[in-house]
Amino acid sequence: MTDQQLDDWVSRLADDVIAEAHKQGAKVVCASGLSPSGPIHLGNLREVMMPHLVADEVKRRGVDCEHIISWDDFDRFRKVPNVEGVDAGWEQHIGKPLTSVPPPTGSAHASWAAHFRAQCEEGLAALGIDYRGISQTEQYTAGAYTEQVLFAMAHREEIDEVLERYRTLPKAAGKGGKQQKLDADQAAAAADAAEGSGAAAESDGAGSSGYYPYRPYCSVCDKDSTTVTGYDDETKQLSYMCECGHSETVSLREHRRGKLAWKVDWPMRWAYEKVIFEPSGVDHQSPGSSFVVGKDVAPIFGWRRPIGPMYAFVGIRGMAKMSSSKGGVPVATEALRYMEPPLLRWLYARKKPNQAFDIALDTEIQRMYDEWDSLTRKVGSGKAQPGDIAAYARAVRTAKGQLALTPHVLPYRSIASVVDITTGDDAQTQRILAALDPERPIASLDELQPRLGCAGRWVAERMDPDERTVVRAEPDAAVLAELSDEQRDGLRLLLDGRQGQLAAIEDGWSLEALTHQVYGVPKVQRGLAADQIVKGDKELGAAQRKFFTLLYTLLIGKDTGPRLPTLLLAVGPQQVRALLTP
RNA sequence: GGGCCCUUAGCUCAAUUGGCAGAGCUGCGGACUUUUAAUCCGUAGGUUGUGGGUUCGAGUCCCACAGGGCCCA
Repeated sequence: MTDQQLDDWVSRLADDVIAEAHKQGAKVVCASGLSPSGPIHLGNLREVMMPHLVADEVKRRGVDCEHIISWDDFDRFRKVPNVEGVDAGWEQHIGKPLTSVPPPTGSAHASWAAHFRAQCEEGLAALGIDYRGISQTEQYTAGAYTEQVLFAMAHREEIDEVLERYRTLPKAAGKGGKQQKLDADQAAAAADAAEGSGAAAESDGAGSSGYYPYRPYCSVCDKDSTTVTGYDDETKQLSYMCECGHSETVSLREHRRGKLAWKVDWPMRWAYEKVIFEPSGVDHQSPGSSFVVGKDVAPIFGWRRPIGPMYAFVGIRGMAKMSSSKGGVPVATEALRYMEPPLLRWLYARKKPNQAFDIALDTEIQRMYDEWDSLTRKVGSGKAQPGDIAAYARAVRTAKGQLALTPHVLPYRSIASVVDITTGDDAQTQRILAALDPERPIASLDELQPRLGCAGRWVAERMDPDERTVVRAEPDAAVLAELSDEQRDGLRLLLDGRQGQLAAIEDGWSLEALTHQVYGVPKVQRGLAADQIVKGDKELGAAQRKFFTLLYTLLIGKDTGPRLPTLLLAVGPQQVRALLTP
């Protein structure tokens, strides 16, 4: 397949990005910034997917391009999130850099940041995302930004003036410019924001003893509860005191454990990495936020604020019971338990950035898979719309190559239903699934991977328990005792057949034969031949429905369920006899 | 109090620079020996949140309002 020009939002952004890079005489650099302060969930994944998709499009066009991911692991540990293996004991680490906080109990990683970064990177690898990761801890502690830090300190008044403009903006814009008293809601929101995650809420470095854009981590307690008390522009000596009682004077030229305030740090890195494209969440787009302020801070560092479209949040469907106890939104690797990587890529590629969307992990996942299969067919037959073609192409391959797809496509819905009844028994599953597509029967379950595994895990972990099929272990004696003569006769017919009319059920133990058997019973009971073709007979239809309901009740204790031939096949002849013998 | 985004069929969403409002799912009808939680075909479904304005022409642009989401010292 030759590379055709794809036509979608990614392509249009790529146009802009390439033009901007050309104007600046620079290579295309697309950036993501992630703070490993906890699980990096599917909402945060948009921060990676957007630059990835744009960078990938740029590369497809043969233009030199790099996608970098800044791991903001030198940020302070703000809040103990509700995740497994973590308790209130972690509160003692609040204020330390994320790389100095111990990982959750049981983790194989060296630090909090390393743990969540690794978890995220596993997902990124599966999704085929090609990037260069940059640890801010490594950068700062290696002195990579020393010149920039000294520069920021030298220009602190200029920076402060810029920040001050935005600090006062809300007041100036308000009617009459009067300062409003915070009402209860706002106070609560403000307190939340101060505690909450997200760099958007971080302080900009303003303090009572003058403005300093640099904040050291204390060399004794390793926390950022420090206040800069003085700075000598000549000697670059910086003095600070910490709430823990420690105070000292250090040479900023050599000092490594400290970082620029977020609203200065971000623009500094745009300049340092020559970033052309970096999107951000809606929280960064409000007045006075880092992205807005960055427009005027970046030029101080000799760079322009990158093209940075805002993206809306990603929600999750089907989060009701399971995860509220576990706490939090799923991460990519969790979603990838139930859907193949191209599917997840597709969800992000097909939505324009400003559209919020939900990722379905409940029953809706089946519909999503149906849509995907139908898209695949449409693209294959050349009948797809440009937007569909583009989203599909971005989902299944990157500039580096094709992603793995399930070789033999059977509907996810069907696979899930079959796995549900066979409870994962491979031999049964294969037998039924082979019968499902008689034109091209599967030779082995491997042909259905990885989709089969996804559907299996979905049934086991996510399927609504009410919809699950549980075959009765014991016959329903109460129902069997109350059978009418007609029902009793129907069950005998089904199991043993009748001379010259129906065979015994074991005689044809296949989907086809069982279909014949279950539909044949009501016909024989009404004096028709089992193989007689009957059309539009309402009475017969009603009788069939009633008979089926009886079978469902006796087999699985519900009045409806998976198609009977499939169900019978999975239940097996002995158990069928045990449950249905009147 | 302020900022940004959103509102199109029952549901989820499309609609290139303003040019006859379309899909999928659901529903309904039909086919496959089949009124089942697997397949296919057909079909219905709308005052594009409300009210104004610009225009030959508005889902699309402008203003106001209502409702929803995110955010702000």
